[in-house]
Amino acid sequence: MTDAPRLAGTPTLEDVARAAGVSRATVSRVINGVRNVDPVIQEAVRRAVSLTGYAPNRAARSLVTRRTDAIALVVSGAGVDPEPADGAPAADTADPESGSSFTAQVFADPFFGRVVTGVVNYLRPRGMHPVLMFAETSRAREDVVSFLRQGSADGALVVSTHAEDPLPGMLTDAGLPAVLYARPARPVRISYVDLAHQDGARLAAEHLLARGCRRLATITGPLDVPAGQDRLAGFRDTMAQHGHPYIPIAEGQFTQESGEAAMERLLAEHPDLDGVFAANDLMAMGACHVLREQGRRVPEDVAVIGFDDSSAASACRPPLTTVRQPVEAMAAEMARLLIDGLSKPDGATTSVIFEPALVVRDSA
Amino acid sequence: MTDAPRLAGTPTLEDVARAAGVSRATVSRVINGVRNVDPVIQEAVRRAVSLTGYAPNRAARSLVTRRTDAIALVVSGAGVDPEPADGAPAADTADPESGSSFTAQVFADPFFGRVVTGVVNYLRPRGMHPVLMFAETSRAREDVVSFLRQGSADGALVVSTHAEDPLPGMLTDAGLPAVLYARPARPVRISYVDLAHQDGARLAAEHLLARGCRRLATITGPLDVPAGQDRLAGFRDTMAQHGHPYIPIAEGQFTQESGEAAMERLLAEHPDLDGVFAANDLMAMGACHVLREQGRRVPEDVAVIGFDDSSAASACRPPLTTVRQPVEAMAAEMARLLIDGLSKPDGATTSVIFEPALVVRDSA
DNA sequence: CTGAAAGCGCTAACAC
DNA sequence: GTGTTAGCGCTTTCAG
Repeated sequence: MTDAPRLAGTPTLEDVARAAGVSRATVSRVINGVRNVDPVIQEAVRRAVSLTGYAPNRAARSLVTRRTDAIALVVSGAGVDPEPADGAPAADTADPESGSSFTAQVFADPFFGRVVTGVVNYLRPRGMHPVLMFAETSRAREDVVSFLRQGSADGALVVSTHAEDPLPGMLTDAGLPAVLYARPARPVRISYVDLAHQDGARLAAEHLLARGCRRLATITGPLDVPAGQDRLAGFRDTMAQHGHPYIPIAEGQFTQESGEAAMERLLAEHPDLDGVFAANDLMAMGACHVLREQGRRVPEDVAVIGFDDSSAASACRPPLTTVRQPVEAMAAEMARLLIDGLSKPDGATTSVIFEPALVVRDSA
Repeated sequence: MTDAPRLAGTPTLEDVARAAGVSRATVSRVINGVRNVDPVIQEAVRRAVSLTGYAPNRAARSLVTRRTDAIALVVSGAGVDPEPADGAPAADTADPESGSSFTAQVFADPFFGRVVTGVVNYLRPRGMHPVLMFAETSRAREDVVSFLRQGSADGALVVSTHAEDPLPGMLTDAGLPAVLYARPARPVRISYVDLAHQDGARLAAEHLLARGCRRLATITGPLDVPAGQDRLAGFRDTMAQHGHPYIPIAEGQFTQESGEAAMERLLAEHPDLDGVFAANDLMAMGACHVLREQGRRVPEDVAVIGFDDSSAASACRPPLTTVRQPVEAMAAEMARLLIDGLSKPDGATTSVIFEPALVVRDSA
């Protein structure tokens, strides 16, 4: 305390080593928990660490280990490019309202929060962290790729919200480690986790039939994405097997508004229906609203069943009967696949499919 | 192409320099846009860059610049510690359901998505990225501090959800750059952005009065946080000024469920009320549900006004009249304060207060 | 305007 | 079991 040299900035390994009377290598070993270090020295080092207030420099470590312990959590969008014509200067002053529709929309669906929860729960105990990225324009996609190429993150976890998303292909082409949430619309050699959507839709169909509904309809998700297609196929197939070869459908976009519009169309053409399967909870909520506005009771007059079991499902009135998608577990598995894959020689891809479950509440 | 040496891994500055026939320093200059480089050479370097497919290594750069271009976006919670007793091994297998209540809850409120939107809009054009962190336990808070101390991020943007949050103090004590969303419950020397909550509550009060409501009540937010206190104070003061010194209140927790419960309590004690100010939209929605269930029409029998103007406000039935909080702009400003502060000598703190605005829809 | 050289702080062989 | 040493890839004085 008397003649401790005024350290320039934050203490380094060197400072700790000096304080403990050992070499940098030894300090490094105890900090990284490498065995073969005398317990007595370990203790001395630990004391020196807390004495100096040492914190390892992540950049220096990354430089040699080639690991950052960060992963990119990217929400990827459509292929459309609402950017200004080429040559325009990069927008510097971020207009807080415009250009934000994508991110705003992403979080409007409780789905994404569940993905984050699952990912963080897996990453955190491992000392890793997610960097949030949105890839809704080609520019943004390039950013994701260069972010990873610069070694800013060890790999990417991508949740794609639209079909024809070029990002998964870009990632594999660049040889970057990545795992998707949901099978890509176009085949790409990449690992992913997904849900057995058709099984879920079957569960919904059978429940509706079992409770006595006979004039059924479905509000589908966007039909260009596998989840939308599969949920429709599963519902239709099951209905056909039970003697209902023709089922009225109205396509939605997984948003509450689109669910309302779809329900209105359905009701206009089929005023007598008594059961509706919506391909997600948000649309099911929209359907319930419209139904009530038009004087139908849910579930007495029309039964409604959703999909996902999002937080909105239990919160809304009436609480939604729905098909549960274990999003948190799927997201954690996605993280696991990525992390495990980092240590293995690249090339192999793995996919894990989860099974849905019916959750019966009040709407059907 | 004939005798190009097989490059071990990804190309480095050295490789580009060789390909362009210049020194590393020169390549570095053109890549970083430092002036004083011959245009001809610049062009040659650029060609070499794309020829080699070079991408600068972020860790190496950070090591010398002491900047990561990453910022921690942390959602901070209460001071409670639901951790196992000391000595228990760190939970390695992340249970996807448990321990997730905090993150799940965070995203249930559309508020957080708006914060992310604002932050990302500001960061992105500047080549910076947010690392998502949750600080709901003391362990998690320590992690945030060490993350920053290791230089993994240049600073922190913190959104605190509860009073008595020790994180802001920990950050300033450690001399780490940080900016808060909302004034801390206890005074801490730190920059923040906030809303003029009292003005917002006044807007709500005056609107209710103007539409003829005379038997008013309010569902408050948690009364240990400034936002909850201020919205109540603003409402009460305005009411008092207009001859309503006594206003029934019921405390909520900013969640829909708590709003429902509060509304039930209010109705039980004051069955004749004709206007309710809820301190946020989620609670206002809960109130509307309860009101309708009990046979009251909104707004004919009871007018309801919310706060925030979250996405839920316009989506719900009836669409909510509410007080708009410009969350995206506030979040962007928070990011700006942090980034600007990084280059300045530390010490100075700045706070920016935003003004709310009334948004009239159908519920009042 | 460009090149040479000195590190940034850490890990990982490799000796002892 | 511990120390020595050589870089990881980049930026940045400092000469020229």
